[in-house]
Amino acid sequence: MKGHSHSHESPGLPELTERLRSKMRKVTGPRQAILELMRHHAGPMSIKQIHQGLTTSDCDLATVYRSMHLLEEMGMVKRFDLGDGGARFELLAEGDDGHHHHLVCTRCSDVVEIEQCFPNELEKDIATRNGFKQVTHKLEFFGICPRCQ
Amino acid sequence: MKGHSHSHESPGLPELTERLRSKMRKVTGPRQAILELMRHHAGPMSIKQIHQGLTTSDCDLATVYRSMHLLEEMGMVKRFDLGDGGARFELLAEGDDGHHHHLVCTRCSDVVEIEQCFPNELEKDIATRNGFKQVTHKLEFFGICPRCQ
DNA sequence: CTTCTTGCAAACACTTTGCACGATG
DNA sequence: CATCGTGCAAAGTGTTTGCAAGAAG
Repeated sequence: MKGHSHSHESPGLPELTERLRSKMRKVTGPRQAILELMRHHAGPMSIKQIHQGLTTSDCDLATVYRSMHLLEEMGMVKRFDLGDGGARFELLAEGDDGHHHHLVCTRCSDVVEIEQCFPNELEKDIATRNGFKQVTHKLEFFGICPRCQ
Repeated sequence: MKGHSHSHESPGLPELTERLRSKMRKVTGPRQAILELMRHHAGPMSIKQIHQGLTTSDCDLATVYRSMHLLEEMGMVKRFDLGDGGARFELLAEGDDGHHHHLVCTRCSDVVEIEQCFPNELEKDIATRNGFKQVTHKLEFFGICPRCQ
């Protein structure tokens, strides 16, 4: 087994609902369904994917949006912006801040998770040179995947 | 005077309109006004900024959108996505592909142009490891600027 | 005079919000 | 049973498009 530093062993559903309860959030049908769905899906999911992925789509679109906000705020999912207008979300393991990047095929939209990150010293350099504090970055790669070439 | 490798000597208006004419595009009032406005503005501009910046806003919003598409397609401006939902544009000098990044203050939205870029060897490494071709990246930095700290 | 552009209004995609009903703790 | 969450419908952004009138070449 190669690298894959993080994720890909999704947390169990009981653990996830426990995280909700511990922060005084109610464990409802839609929330369980969304978590269960994301547990079984590798890679970032769009709101539409999530909504349609819910069996018999038994949850309003607005509720999906509200749930994703809640989960993001609680640090249970991470939001990504892959450049098309539309957020993506990935489920996070407890304690994981989810900072990583993606390589997106511009033809078929296939997404690969990337382990490389922007070099830390370079980022520090950028921060100090410009007098900024608490500097982070958003970074995504785009190209043409093997199958689409 | 420090580094500032590119831009910041904006092309003259005649040169810009000539670029339009050379590609059989008409030199109209709105287009001239937009180019003239961008010539005098450093850093990325939002559509709203551009629209409002036009004197007596003598140009429809839809025309601004259409013009920015045209200019982008012609390689005269570059589109940036700074993470809030709303495109930004920078005027390009002839031949400049405009690839660079920004450091954005998360408090006041002030934008600094950054000369550092994602290391090329690392990007090539990412490309070959995943079998992708024509790989590029989008990269923006966020932090708190000196004045806002 | 032909073709490209514009203004206007309508349409779109994505996301947020008000409110009364319903479910959870 | 108090509070929080949901569905529904309406409203908000940012952006695109159809169409007839107008301007550039």
